[in-house]
Amino acid sequence: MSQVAYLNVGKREQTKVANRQAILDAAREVFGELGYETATVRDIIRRTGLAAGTFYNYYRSKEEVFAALADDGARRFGPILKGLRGHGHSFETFVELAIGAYFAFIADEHRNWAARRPPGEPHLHVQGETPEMAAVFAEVRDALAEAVAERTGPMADPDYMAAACIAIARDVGDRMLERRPIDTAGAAEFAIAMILGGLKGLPKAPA
Amino acid sequence: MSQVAYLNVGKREQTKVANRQAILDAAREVFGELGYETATVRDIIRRTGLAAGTFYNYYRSKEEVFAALADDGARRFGPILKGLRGHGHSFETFVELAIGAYFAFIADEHRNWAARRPPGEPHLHVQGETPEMAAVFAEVRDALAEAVAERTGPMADPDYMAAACIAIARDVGDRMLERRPIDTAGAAEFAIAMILGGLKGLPKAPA
Amino acid sequence: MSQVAYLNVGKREQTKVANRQAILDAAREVFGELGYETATVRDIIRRTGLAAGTFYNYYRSKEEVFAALADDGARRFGPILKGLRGHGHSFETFVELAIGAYFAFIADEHRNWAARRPPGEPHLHVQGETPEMAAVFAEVRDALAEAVAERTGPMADPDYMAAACIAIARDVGDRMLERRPIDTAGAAEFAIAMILGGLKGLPKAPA
Amino acid sequence: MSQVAYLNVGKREQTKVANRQAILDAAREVFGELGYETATVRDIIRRTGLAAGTFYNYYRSKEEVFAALADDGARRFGPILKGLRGHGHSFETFVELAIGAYFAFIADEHRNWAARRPPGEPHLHVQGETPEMAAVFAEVRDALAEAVAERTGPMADPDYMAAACIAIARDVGDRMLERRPIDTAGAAEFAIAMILGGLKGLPKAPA
DNA sequence: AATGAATGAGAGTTCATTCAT
DNA sequence: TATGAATGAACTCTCATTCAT
Repeated sequence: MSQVAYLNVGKREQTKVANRQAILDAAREVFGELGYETATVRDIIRRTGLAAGTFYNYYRSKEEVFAALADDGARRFGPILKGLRGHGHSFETFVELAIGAYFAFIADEHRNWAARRPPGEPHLHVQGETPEMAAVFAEVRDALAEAVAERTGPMADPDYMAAACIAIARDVGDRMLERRPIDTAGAAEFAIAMILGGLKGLPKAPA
Repeated sequence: MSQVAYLNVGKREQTKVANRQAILDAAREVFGELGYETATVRDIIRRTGLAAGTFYNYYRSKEEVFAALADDGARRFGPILKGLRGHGHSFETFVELAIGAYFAFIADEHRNWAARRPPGEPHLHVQGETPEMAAVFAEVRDALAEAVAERTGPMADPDYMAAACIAIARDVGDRMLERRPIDTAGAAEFAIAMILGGLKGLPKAPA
Repeated sequence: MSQVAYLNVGKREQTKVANRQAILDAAREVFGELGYETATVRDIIRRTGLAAGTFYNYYRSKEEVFAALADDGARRFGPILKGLRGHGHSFETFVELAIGAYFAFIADEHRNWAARRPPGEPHLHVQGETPEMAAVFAEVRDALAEAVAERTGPMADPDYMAAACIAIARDVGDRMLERRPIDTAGAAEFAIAMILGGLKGLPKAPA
Repeated sequence: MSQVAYLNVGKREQTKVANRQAILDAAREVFGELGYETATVRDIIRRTGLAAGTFYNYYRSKEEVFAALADDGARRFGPILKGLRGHGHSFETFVELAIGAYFAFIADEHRNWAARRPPGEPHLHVQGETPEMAAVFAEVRDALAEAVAERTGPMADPDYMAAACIAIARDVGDRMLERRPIDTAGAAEFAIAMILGGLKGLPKAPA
């Protein structure tokens, strides 16, 4: 009908895209606030203003929308990390760039993250439960394993190393996000120093 | 009721203590196996052989029994950590002893931990979900903050430092528990090296 | 506590039995009125006045309560039929007694049957959907197969024969139950004549 | 809209007819495979390739399309039966021809019938659930009632007689369709013998 | 204090039907 | 008229919690 059909995506198409995004956004918020287990599909759709059944026009289950979010996170952070690999960076430089990128990434993501925890829930250090976080783990581990394999880094157990680096980045990142103002540079600097040099590499107390 | 109540703890008392402990033990197992969210009060009481209602004579909710477990963990690990403080240890020695104690502790606790994860659940790095773990975090943080305050340690942000150290210990500990055989000494050695010296403090790749 | 505990089943026990029976009765009515597919667990429990969850204290699913009803029917009609077998009755006598027993049985059961059909549903001849009916089919078939095997009856295909006999008994029984007054003797007489002698065995129209 | 609407049924008309038939065909298949209750409107439209909403341009509900199918069946089988009436056939001949026609009819219809039943469902004798079957019942009953009225048949209750004859034809027909190969002639022969002569009219076991 | 059946809110999910396009 | 996404009531079933015994 329309003479510009090739350009006109149509209102229906627009709402579809918008709804899909609305569900994704709501899911990100809800998972962040409540955690995967506690979050319900109803929590998600309630936040979109859509009807209960509409959720299932887009995602087949709670698990599927979670997976979609993880994909989304991986899609956006993964390339950043991949871009750092194999460019002849020294190991230190690679860690600096990666951590910097990570902290910038989570700061940017932060508006979608958990700030508030529900009152009844015991306060656990259940960090990393956001789907984006889950997705980046594999990337970081791979990058570190590669560095080890290429002998550009230390020769310790790559799985332990990846676990330790990710753990530092994640938990320091979490603390960073809880503070006001959010000091990305300071947190990244600390995390880099800690990852590369440990406690002994941190600035000493003056004699 | 009892005519010798003034001396006799009585069968009732014994039962009360035994039941309370039975619930606590069952809860530890169940939280370890299923995680806090997935675990149900029914799972816990089923394992005790007690009746459903009896649970509520001892704990008002799932949350409360979780808190009780956390207290229990703190009660047992806390003194170990406290025993290390203020004994004139150098900062390095303190970290070594604390990490060693921690890895021994979790290895000992391990039989109560998660081996199996529910099948449908996305595999996340939801470390530290056992209540004992939750409890030791505060202790570790306090010890580190104290070391900073006493100027025996580095002068960085104590909250970040505690977060980083705990994160390393926890995540490396998790990996350790997933391996067979469980190599407490090796994992502790890695964690200590990483905490104190970072990646650069780890053994280098041979030239 | 009670001095007559050996006699006293206790109020709890009474309500349990009463509730189980209430659910069974409600299920019989609901299956009769709506059919197995249309009937919902909610329809059943709504009729008992119990809470939704209570149903699941007694039966694990709609299917299980259906099976329990079928067992109930089989338990009551099965012995009647079995009592007729192997007693040296002639084949005719066996059929007469069996059909007589069947019509008496369904007339007795009738107060639990469908009288009303929901308005929206297309009126189909979906007879035999009550669980008791489902249960007796197997019995009747076995009895007929046995008669064939023992050469006391005709030598046609036993499965077809059973199907035909059951079909007649069931459908004529259904019509009988729809009439007022319910004429068990007349219907049984017709069914017996039809089963044994077919249309040609029925009373002829006077010349 | 069309300038030649006065002569041309038009694409729209053709589409309308074709769609209506497509829905009818799909519904026949689906009802046959799943049964009336289990079948959903979505099952039907999915099979047509049409959009969900289009269904409601042709039929107001699942019930209505079912009724339309019944009409369709009656429209095709009814004339066959009517053609047999009032042609001076003897009663036996009439039964033979009618049953023969019926068995040929259902064998022909068979590709649209139930072969598969959903797994969880209790196995019931829910014969006659196809709409065509529902429709022919009335015809058969009328034919038999007429035979009685004309005194060409037995003088028993016509409603009971019709019920019995239909029941035999239907259930034996169902069994026939479950066997491989489908033996229309054998089943029809059995049904005719059973309807006319009952069990005693069937071939005797050899002495 | 122990029991365990009853409760009912709420979980995920389905589906007949509506209605803007 | 065809479309197909949106709707929301209703479904089966779970489970923390209560309370009569």
